Amino acid sequence: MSDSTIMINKIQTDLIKWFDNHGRSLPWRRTKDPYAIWLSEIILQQTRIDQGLKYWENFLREFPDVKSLSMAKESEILALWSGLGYYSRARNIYKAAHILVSKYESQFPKTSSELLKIPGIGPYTAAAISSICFGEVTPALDGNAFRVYSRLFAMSSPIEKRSTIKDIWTLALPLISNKSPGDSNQAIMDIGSTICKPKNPNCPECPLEENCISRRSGIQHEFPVKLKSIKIKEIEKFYVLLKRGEKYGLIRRPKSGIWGGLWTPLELIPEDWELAKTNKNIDESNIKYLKHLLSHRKMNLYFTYWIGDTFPENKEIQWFSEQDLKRLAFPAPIIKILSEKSYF
DNA sequence: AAGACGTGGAG
DNA sequence: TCTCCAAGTCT
Repeated sequence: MSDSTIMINKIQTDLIKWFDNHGRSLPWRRTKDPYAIWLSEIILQQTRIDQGLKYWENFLREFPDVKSLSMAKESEILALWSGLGYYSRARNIYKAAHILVSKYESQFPKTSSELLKIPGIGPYTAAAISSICFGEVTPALDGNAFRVYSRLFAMSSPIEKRSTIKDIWTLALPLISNKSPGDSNQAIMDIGSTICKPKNPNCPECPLEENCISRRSGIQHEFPVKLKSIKIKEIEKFYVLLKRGEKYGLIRRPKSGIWGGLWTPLELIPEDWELAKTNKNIDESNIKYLKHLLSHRKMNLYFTYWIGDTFPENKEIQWFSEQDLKRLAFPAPIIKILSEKSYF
């Protein structure tokens, strides 16, 4: 056995050992059911565990398997997803459930290359599911893993580049245990979230410390190398809540774009908002303001009631009673403003 | 391939 | 209050 093989074997066993002793205890780690794992992986995309946990429990309770999920209406899935964000994930699990039932006999494919064909499953999720559920030896590279590996290998090229990602994948592959690849991947992710954090990594606690190339030079904080900085644009949106008797008028947003498929009050373009003010259709002294941050945008949201019986011309408006609203999917800021400001 | 797509917690 | 960003994917 060569020296490098011995070292790689040691890293493998160190990782597994660390995972057994220090890995996080999470509910979806108590099962190997690919459906439950899949759901957790989709929910946790760009989402913190604290935030996603409740949703995972709700989904598993309402829809315990692929078949029950495939029988749900898209609106039901969206409503259950309401408040979690990145709603294409909800629309995609709806599509995915149908594909799994019709083309895969309700079974999850066992390889990452096959999983990749399913809507909402990208390179990370495919590798996570195949390694955890089916023992495929492949690195699952999420944000945590990229950070850990970029420090471990002191990757000087920017993390956004395709070649860098490919290099990390190749370097990471030998570190994945053939016996329990899922544990290897989850060990790396746990190290990334609890030790090898973006700021102030706790290197003395890390099982990889002695093998970490950037740590040897004390430059671990310089990785991962990133190209771009985020620039925030500001936009304004204007909403008027329509009320007719005991019913509220709402609009269903188009499937694509922000908050796709969700419900909001009527959204006015700035010109119509100004016009409505001129015509005294909105009460200027009673406009609620809410700031909402998106990944690359700052949204300034303005809300008010519509005054008068003549509503803006819009064929999309649908009317709901207060009871109906519970089954509808709303974006988080809409939920916030409607409940906190006690519109309903 | 660069930009769109949410949200709430941390510092 | 403000900035950053977390278990990514899609177009």
